[in-house]
Formats: sequence, C-alpha cells, structure tokens
Amino acid sequence: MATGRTHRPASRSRGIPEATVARLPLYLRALTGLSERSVPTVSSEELAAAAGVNSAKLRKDFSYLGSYGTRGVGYDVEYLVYQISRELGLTQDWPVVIVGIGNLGAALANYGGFASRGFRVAALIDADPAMAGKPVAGIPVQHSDELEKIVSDNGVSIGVIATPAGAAQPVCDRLVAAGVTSILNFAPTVLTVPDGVDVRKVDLSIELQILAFHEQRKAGEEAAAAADGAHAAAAHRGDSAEQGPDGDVPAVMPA
Amino acid sequence: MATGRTHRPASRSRGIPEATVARLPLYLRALTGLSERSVPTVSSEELAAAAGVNSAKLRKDFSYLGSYGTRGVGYDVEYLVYQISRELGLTQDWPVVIVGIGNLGAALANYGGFASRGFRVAALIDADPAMAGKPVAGIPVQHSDELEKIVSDNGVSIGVIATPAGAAQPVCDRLVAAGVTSILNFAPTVLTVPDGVDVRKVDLSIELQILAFHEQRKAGEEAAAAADGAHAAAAHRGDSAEQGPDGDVPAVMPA
DNA sequence: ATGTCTTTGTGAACGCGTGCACAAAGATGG
DNA sequence: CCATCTTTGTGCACGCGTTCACAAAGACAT
Repeated sequence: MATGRTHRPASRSRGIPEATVARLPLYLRALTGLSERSVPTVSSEELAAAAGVNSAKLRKDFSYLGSYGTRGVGYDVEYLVYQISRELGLTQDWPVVIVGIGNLGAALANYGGFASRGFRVAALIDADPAMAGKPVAGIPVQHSDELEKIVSDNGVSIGVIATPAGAAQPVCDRLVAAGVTSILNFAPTVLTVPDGVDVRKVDLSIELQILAFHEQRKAGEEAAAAADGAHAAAAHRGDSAEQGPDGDVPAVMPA
Repeated sequence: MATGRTHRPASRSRGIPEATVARLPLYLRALTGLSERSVPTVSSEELAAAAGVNSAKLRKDFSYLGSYGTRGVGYDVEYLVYQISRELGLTQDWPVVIVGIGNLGAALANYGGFASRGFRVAALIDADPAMAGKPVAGIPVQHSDELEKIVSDNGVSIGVIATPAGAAQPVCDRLVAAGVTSILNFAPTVLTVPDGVDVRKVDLSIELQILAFHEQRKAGEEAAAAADGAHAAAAHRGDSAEQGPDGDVPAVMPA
C-alpha cells in the first residue's frame, strides 16, 4: 500500500509501461555517447547493442513515445536525445538534497552523473554538528535543523537518503512533510510514505546476496558431476520427499 | 543438452523464480530484526508488513522454498532465518574484491552490510599507485597489477566494480579472466561478459531519472487538475510547452 | 474427541512484459 | 516511375509474476 510504491495503478497518464521508463535512461546514455561522437543516425539494432537490450524491445519501447524513426534509415540521434530527455523530464533542472553525508553521501555528492543529467545538488544535509560548514564536493554541509527551510526555499521535490538505517524513516518523514515527493533511499530499511510519494530503493547488500544465490547455484551445478559429502544440517521436515532440500542434494534423503 | 547455458531460464536449478530470489534478502532482513528482538514466531501478514510486500506474495515465495510454516501459528523466526540464509548461500563466507577505491569504493568498503551477511572484503584494488598501501576501512589498498593474483589466491568469485566508466570493461575482463563469475557493477556502462558470468548493475543516475519521470508526471497531473478544462499549459518551467497528457508531439522534425 | 478459530499453502485467473515475425514505409538505384 | 532493399512499427502468442480466494492443516478450548 503505502510502502515503497513503485508502480502506478492508474497509469493512464500516457500508458508508458514502467519497464520502458526504466530503460529510457539506458537508451539516453547510449545516445549521448553517439551524439558526442557526432553520429547522425542509428538503427535500432545498433542502439540496442549499445544499450545492452534486445532490438525488438527497443523498438517497442520507442513506439510508446511516438514514431520517431525513419524506416530504412533509423533514428536521428539528436532528435531522439531530445525526445527522451523531455519524456524523462530532464529538460528541466531538478534540485535534489542529499541527507546523510557519510562515505556514501559524499560519494553521491561527488558523483558526476547527477549534474550532467538535469540534476543539481541543492544542498547536503547531515545531523552531525561537526560536519556543518565543512565543504563536500564544493558544497558546504548544512545541519539537519535547516532541512525544512532548505527544501521549501529551493523547491526541492527529490530527496536522497544516505543515512544509517535508524535515521532513515524520521528523515523521510521530515522530507515528505517539507514537500518532497520523490525519494531515493540507500538506507537498508523499508520506508513508509503517504500516497503520492514515490520511493526507489538501492540496496547494496541485497544485490550482493542475489549474486551469492546465483554463485551458489553455479557451484552446485558444477558439483553435480563430483561426489558430494553428507551435509550436517538436520532438517526436520514434516513430509513429502519431492523437492530436494537444497541445491546439492539428490531427491533421496539418506537415512 | 548439459551445456546449453544461454540466458537465464533459471528454471532448472530449483524453479525458484528470479523475482522471489530478489525478495529473499528483504525477508531475511526483516526476520533478522525480529530475531534480535527475540520474537519467536511471525505470521505471513506481520512479516509481509515488515518487509513491505503483499502477504500472499510472501507465502507464495516461501512455498517455493518448502513448507516451513505452521498453520494457525505462523513461521518460526530462527528456523526461517536459517533456511533463507542457506538458500541464498549466506551460510558460507564469500570473499569479494572491490575495484576502484574512489568515493564510492571507499563507501562500499566501509559499508557494514557486507560483513554482517556472509561477505568478506578480501581486498581493495585501485589503479592509482598513490593509493597503494593506504588503508581504507582498515584494509590496505593494493595496486591493479596484483588483481589476478589476489583473485586466484583468495578464491574470489564475486567482484565489485566502482571504477570510472572507462575503466569498467577492462577491469571486468581481467576479473573474469582471473576467475570471477559474479560482478556487481556501479560504473555507468554496459558490461560485456562471457556466458556463465552474472552481472548486476546499480546505477545511481538511472534511479534518479526514473524518479524525475514520475515527478514530472505528478506535476503534469496537478497542472491538469488545476486547469481542468483546457489542456495544461505547462507553466513557466523552462521547457518547451508541450507535454500534455495526450502524447502528441510538436511537428518540428529536424532533418 | 470434537468443534472452532487462525493461518498457511496453492490452484486459478489475470495482467504485464518479452520476443517473434511480418507487413508497411520510406530510401535508393536503375 | 518502378523495383528492390533496408529498417521501423506492431499484432500476436507466450511465459512470468501477482493477486485472489479458499480448502486443508494445525492449534486451542471445551
């Protein structure tokens, strides 16, 4: 319900699928590269390869935006850059605040990808009084007390939370109360926000855990050829024998 | 047939859907919190709320792992923590290397979420000779020349790339050649890897761009609601005044 | 034991995203 | 102007993921 809502139920806004929106930045980056190399036009096949997706998918994605290609030729790079930028809302300047200037917050403040794409770091905010005034990435850190004033004075609608987990929800609440309606959360916590506020989560350890799963599976497949010893964990499972308990064990449970 | 390893059908391993795997870390985190508070059992409804998902989805996810719940009671927290950890492969210790010790790399090295979840930072690697030997998060940075030796000596199978975009692909190639089979990529580039290597991408600016899209859409809806009858004249927002909800585009087509 | 109550586990329906395959559209050359 | 060639745009089918709704399973009280 109110937690981490990422999808749009009443998405009749323009009918652009969420999956497509998530790929638009990918296309935009590839197109920017082509633009810098002064490539005039690009085919769906070439652009798809540069963006790392399927060409049919790319064409379908673009079809949601309109017919911006020329059959037999391809897409005009500059025109497409403009169209996607406009669609993503990057033709305007979005002021963002970063809350929590630890290692990660500092990394974000220094990250060049923001400024170059329509985002402007309006302020850095930290709860530690010792940080106040200290410049990070050329921007002086301000104390949390100023949060509400900063948000409203700068018309900030996008906030980035890079605080420890415990501080995330209170910071989130204050941001929302001050007028922020989109939040990028790096803290390992589930944020609860009112309706109408978008939250996206980036969780470093979750990504690693997903990799570990696949890694384990790969190791298990390899071990399929080799003999495996008995494992210790005594799983007391009620019934059935169908699915093997884990990836490296045959369906038959040795007694 | 045994070597047919194309994309990620993921079906044959155990039939755990990819979407479910991606949520397991979420459940695990919620369960860990309950465990620390000595909560013995939890219902699907409670756990789902803590993890920020639908309870039906959670039950279905768990059903892929087996029948670990007790009807009328719920799930045993400790038991479930163990089962999910084992499923994700977190009962073993995964050595990881972080390549590119800039702001982001340092943040990752300091991130506590790694060590606490079965991951161990085996080494920090950077191409800058001036960084060599300098300790970050208590670990001395080593020079890129040592990459292959570090990976093979430590049996590293998971690598984290936090380099600038230009260096990402070469670093990736070297990691893979040295034996790494899972890569977490923070550089804004599409990595090309051979079959059998998993890549997950975390892209900060893409997340922001997706937020900007929704933010723009929200602003457009508000404007449409305010100026009800007429098709919204996008206020003085700097961009060209044509992003009405209907989706028609200016006829100006640069050739 | 029996009945009631709670909560799981899952069959089934539905919607979304993906990829195929091809017709339409336009460029290009004769 | 016509034929051919290239590339887009999309109808369609399929599979995955989500959600509903409910029967089965067990706890608990009487």
